[in-house]
Amino acid sequence: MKEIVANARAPFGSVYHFFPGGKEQLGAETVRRSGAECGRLLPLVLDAHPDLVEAVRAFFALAAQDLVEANYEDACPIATVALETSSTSEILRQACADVFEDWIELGSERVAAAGIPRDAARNLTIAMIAMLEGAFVLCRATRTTEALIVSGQWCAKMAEAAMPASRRTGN
Amino acid sequence: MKEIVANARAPFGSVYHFFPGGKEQLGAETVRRSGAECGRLLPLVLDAHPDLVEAVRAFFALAAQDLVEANYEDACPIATVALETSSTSEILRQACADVFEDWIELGSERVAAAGIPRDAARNLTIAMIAMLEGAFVLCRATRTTEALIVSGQWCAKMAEAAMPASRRTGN
DNA sequence: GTCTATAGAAGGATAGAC
DNA sequence: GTCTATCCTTCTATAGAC
Repeated sequence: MKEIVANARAPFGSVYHFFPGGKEQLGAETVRRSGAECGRLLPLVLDAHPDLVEAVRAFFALAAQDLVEANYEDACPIATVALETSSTSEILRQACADVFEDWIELGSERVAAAGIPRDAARNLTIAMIAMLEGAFVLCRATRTTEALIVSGQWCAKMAEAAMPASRRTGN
Repeated sequence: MKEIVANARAPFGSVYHFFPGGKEQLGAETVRRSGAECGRLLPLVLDAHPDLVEAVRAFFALAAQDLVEANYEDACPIATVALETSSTSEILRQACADVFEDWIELGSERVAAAGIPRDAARNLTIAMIAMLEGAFVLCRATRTTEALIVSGQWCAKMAEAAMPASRRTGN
């Protein structure tokens, strides 16, 4: 907390003026805010690639590139908090859960727009988010991008398989 | 540390007698030990199901069941440590990396035994571990098993797709 | 070689001056 | 309503008695 306040060049007491709930409230709001920020990345990448399979490939490639550029220090800002706090703080757990549900909803919409039925779209999106999050864990631990590369390839295949035959481009 | 020592009914100083490296060393050895323990679960489940696709299904179903029984409090003992410490402790990061590499190697052997070429076996195993780890993150945050269920279905499909046509059982 | 008692730092939170 | 100074707790680690 002291580090955060110093970094913000604010007096220490201000934290408790603006965040009466203290550390937990500040954490929860940070999760929601950075979660929404990450969520905005999704349409950004997807809209640049009209083909869903290409978009998935691009997304994982970008994730791998960002991870290396961040020296393997920053990946998903939510996952760490989710694992650390889900059993000890209902407020923080709920914030993480809401962010994940938003991402699933956001992704599902785009996936469905590619011609995949609503339920299948949700399932595909959940699987891709799970694979992305898990790959981040493996990559940060090993300091390699192998898991992200491999995961991207599989997710592209999954997207391909979920597409209705009529809309496949053969990527 | 105090909690651990108290739980072990040991005097506090003993920690630093047996683990001169303090918290970091104790953590690293815990990661390696519980990682190996989890690793032993893999052959246990896989050997009970001679068909790889069935084994994958069983593994995810078991993971979901265990998670619910643990009230969503315990999932993977390595992932949390990996995310929390990879940027701040080289010793702990390396311990997590070694565990993950062991799991990949262990899994690859079994997958390869189902008739999948060595490289494809490694890629499939990495993808499945990533999806499992990511699903744990989502499930613990949402306190639902949806992500694990969905991930299990996709991993079964992935295993199916990776099998040589001659060995497919049509599961 | 085992353990107790405590050091020394960092943690989060608050009281009360302005 | 803003901020400073400080409180109390908790943390990891160690010194030194036995």
